[in-house]
Amino acid sequence: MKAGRAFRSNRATRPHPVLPGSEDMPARERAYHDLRYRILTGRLAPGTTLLETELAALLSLSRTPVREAAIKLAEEGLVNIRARHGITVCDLSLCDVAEVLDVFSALEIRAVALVARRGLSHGEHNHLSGLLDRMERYTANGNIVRWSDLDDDFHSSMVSLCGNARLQRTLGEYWGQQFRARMLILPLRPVPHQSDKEHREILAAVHARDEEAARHAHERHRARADAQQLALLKNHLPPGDSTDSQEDMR
Amino acid sequence: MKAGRAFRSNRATRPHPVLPGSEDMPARERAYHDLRYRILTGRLAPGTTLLETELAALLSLSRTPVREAAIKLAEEGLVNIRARHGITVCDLSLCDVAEVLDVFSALEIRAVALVARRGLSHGEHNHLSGLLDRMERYTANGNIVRWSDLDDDFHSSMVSLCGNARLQRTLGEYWGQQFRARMLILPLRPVPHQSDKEHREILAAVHARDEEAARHAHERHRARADAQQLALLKNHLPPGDSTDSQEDMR
DNA sequence: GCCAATCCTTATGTATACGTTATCTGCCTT
DNA sequence: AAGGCAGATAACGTATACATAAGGATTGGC
Repeated sequence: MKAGRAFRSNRATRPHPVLPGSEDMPARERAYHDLRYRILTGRLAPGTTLLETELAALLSLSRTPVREAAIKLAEEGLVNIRARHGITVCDLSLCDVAEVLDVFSALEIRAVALVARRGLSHGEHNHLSGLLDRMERYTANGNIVRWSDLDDDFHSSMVSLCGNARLQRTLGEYWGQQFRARMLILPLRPVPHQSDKEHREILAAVHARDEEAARHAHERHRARADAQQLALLKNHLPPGDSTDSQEDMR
Repeated sequence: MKAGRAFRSNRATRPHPVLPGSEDMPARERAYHDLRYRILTGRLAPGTTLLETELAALLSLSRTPVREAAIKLAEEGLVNIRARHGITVCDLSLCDVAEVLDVFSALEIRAVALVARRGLSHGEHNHLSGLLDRMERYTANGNIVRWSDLDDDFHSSMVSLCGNARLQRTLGEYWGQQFRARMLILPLRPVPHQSDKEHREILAAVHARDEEAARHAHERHRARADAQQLALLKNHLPPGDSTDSQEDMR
């Protein structure tokens, strides 16, 4: 069924932490990926405001594809479009991150439950288990940056096996916002012994096809990890009463 | 069809089962709402294919706003855009509905848990309780159509109290697809005594601010109701291996 | 008679032009 | 001096024009 390709299709949930190389895609997608990349890597800092015309000039395109890209980024919560005031890169408030994590975790928990229901092939289990091996080595070395990369890979790989394309797609839409928050606290993160332990529990439950156990394991993992992340952010972010999300407000 | 305007911001989760009256909104939004309305009410039947130009003519607009509306509808899973082949109204396969319900219920369960955490004001509880009263009367009368309207109202009203704007927004994006499935099985639906009972349990748990109980009550409700819905649809829909969703496939 | 290649048609993607409206500024009035 | 109104500027929303490429059809060759 799903043997070979299986993972790797993290693209669905993990759309471009790096820019693949400005391939030959339609201009609208180039604009979208380019801007997204610049925002996620901080090269377009939160608060930066640009007009459609300026963005178009920046990307050497006309307003039409840039506009469509901006709309998509706004729907993902990365920028805020205010008519006649330009397109502003959202700065994440604590409140925003809490909202994002709430949605993200609810969906991810469901995804893990689905994977448990469907079961893992031998290769899939090996891949995930291998990721955890490497993460544990990084934990031992105290290399949080590399660990974090693999953590994301583990979560994304798991989700990519859930078999629900819509679920993957929506998780992908939230991935960017979650990624930004994750990057912010990266240097503050304690050594993730507890996460390593929880990941093993999750994988074991999924491998055993115990849907209930998998759901609970992942639920606990996300609840704890999200709470920790919010606690770390609390000292480094404005509380923000749902900052410049996108809707109304004026 | 839709009775008494509900009360307030159901708009977030319940975007336009009826057309508000072609208000003076930007053309792009008019196009979006108009097309969405036509699809949800079946006036644009599944399988219908129109070119951008034809849609533009249909709505007396130029291609630009129609195109943006079509993209948004495609992201919601209501139409499928195939370059040079036109914009096709998706027909829901059983597989699609299963995916939608999976995402929808995961999010709704989380929303109900949030409402339980935050608690209900006196007025809010009264409103929800009043809805259940009226639903139970319709159940007694066997008026499934009216009951279904209020059921939607109950779920949407509950969600609108969760306090997480992103959660509401994403639920709203899935609402259309879920609505179409709901309409399909409306005439097949048995008298919903069980749902009425479960709704009372959910409201009681939320009112008692018992987050765990609320989550479990809603989880059971959705699991049972979704399974029933899928069972009813099974005889009336093609199984469909993820029909014309939108990605790849050419 | 069937298959393939080329040409034509046309839908889309992108660029640009145009009109409307909002914001900002400056001046006038109170 | 302060506030309001009016006018100008320009950004956005929409319309349209243009170029590219894909699909289909027709014709010719095997």
